[in-house]
Amino acid sequence: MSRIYTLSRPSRRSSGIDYRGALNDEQYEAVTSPPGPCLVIAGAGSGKTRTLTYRVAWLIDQGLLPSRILLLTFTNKAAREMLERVSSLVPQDLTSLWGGTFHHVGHRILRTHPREAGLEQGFTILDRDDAQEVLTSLYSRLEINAKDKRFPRPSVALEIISYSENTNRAITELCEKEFSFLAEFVEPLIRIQSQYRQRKYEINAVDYDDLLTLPLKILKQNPLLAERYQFQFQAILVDEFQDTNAVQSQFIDYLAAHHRHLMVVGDDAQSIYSWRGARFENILSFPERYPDARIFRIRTNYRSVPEILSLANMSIAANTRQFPKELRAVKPSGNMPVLVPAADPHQQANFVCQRIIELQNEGYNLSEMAVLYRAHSHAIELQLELTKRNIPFVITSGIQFFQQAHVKDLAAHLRIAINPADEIAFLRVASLVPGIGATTAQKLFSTLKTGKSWHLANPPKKSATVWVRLATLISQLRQETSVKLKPAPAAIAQDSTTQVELPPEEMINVILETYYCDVLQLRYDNASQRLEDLRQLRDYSRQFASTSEFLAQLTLLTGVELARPSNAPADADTLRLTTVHQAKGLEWKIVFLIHLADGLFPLARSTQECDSLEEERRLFYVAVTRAQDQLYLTYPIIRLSRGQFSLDPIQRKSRFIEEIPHHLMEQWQIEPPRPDWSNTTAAPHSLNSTTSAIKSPPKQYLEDHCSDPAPNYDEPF
DNA sequence: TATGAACACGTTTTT
DNA sequence: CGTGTTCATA
Repeated sequence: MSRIYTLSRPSRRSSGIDYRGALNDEQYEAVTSPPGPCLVIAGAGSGKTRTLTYRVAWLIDQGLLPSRILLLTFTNKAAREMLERVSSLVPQDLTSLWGGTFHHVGHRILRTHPREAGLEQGFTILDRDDAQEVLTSLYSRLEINAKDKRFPRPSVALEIISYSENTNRAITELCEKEFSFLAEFVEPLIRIQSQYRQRKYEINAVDYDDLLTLPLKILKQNPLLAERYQFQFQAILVDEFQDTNAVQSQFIDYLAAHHRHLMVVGDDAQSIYSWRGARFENILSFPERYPDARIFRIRTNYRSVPEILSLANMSIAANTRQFPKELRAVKPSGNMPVLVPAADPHQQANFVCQRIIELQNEGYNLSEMAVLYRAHSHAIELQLELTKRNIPFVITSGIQFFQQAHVKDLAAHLRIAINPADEIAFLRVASLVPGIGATTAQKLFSTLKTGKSWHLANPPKKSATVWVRLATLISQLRQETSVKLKPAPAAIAQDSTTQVELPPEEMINVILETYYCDVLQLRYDNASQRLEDLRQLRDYSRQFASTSEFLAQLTLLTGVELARPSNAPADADTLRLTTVHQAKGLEWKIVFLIHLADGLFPLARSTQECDSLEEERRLFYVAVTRAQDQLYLTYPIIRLSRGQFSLDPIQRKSRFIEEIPHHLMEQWQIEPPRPDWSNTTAAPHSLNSTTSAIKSPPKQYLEDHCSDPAPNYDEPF
């Protein structure tokens, strides 16, 4: 085990990093620890990423080849940032380093050995929508829910199945416990699960979960293959370990089985993904699985002022299921966190905008500020207000670029080209032909499945012309040789499955220019906009060697990352709006946390169970620890009823705020709008009155002292 | 197959 | 109240 450092000499290409000077004692210990299992508990803002990146640099400095390092992260962003930072530290080329999300790494293994997993080359990755479609088609085939309206919808069933896969727990067990409301449907759900599995093989496709479970499975079934990877990865590093689920944890353990050189980094207080199977208990059980593990704790917080940290520490202390630890501040004393009650979401948005402008005048950039919230829907009013005031912002939206119809259409064409079994993609593409609907498309597919040429299938008469165009397009994409050909080299000609594949860029070009642009014109009013999107996508595809790589990237990358080029220029000064989940790992000088009303944050559904309430509290903890200098906590007292008239529109402030001692916050009060500025008829809480508040000058708008008792909105009745 | 009317339902969080 | 889904009909 100790041998790995002697593989090559660190002498010539050493980075010359002064590790002692660049790291504090706690970090230094972890970074320079000898090979072997080790657990790093790193609190928020304690330089977790720094520790990991320096560790990678250290390993490389010790002579480890980048190709023999595996760095697992949860988001693409984290992977990219870490690799960039390592790159800037060491002279070596890092392209051979295996760094990426679990899904990417799983995909890479699967793509290398598809046969072992029962897949064909060119297999499709189903995103959530695709998976749901597969289930829907199963439903109609099984005629399960023809009668019973209460039978879980495909989306719900998918959630259970996914949870079952990720936690390694049987549906039966899940329905007994967490999903007791589904107890009566256990039998059919189990059947659906197995049918779903089988169906995915039939259409040569995998879903997100398979990207983890299948690689693990084929490694376990092929010891020789497993050894290859177990030997290859001389060092494995895992970021955000508290968010790993059962499968991921096994995956890591399995890959690390030979060298046992594994560093996992995490913070149980920041575990916020249990809803998709993450268990922060993985941290707790790590020393049990690796009795010789070294444990490091990094508690010094460089990010936030002590006032913010006190609030964070105090809040998380309310959790019972945790490993207590306090963050130590090193920053000098700064501003107190500010609590701001607002009358309603509009006033709240108003306040945020107003304050942002003031801070800008004080010299802060927009890019140094962020607005965080629990759910995307909480940001609507703010978006309106920001737009109205011309404050540029980027929103890490829940809507994925990939989920837009035209992008999915394009992807579907590509999928058919490389995976003829992809029924989901076929149905989508065929239904774009006028005159062909779900049933006809289904029929067409079953004739094509027998190996028949597209040209010989017989669609309805009125669809014939377009169908011929489509058929021609597909054979062009597949390089079917009927049209034009250079004689293929003998070696290739023998194996009919080995086709010389068109690069993705050319495929897209053909699809767009000869066929799909017409479809766009017919179906969408903003066709040119969408065509422009797709042309950009074509340019983006240039960097991928194969279409399957490109498609995988499209499915595994979040919309945010893909949408960047089409958004405002990257160097523009913009405000960031984001959910707390997506904010994890990021930091800003100034953070606004809005909609802190009980029922919204924590969400009403989470307040029933103790576990989920604690997770909400960890989410709150993550949110407040994003702030470096200033933290604003706001909540609206009434909710603008969007239809839910049965619900009480009056809201309490979040229990997470109640839990925090008063003296840890400063309370600001928004001045009610002056009567002579508002419409005479306007009610106190109406839109009109809040609109008038926009015009109020900043200093009158806000009252900066907490000496005035806040109006007591807590007992409205 | 495509359309409109009736009807239910009410928004987590993401690879 | 607005959106998405289902059902009946041309």
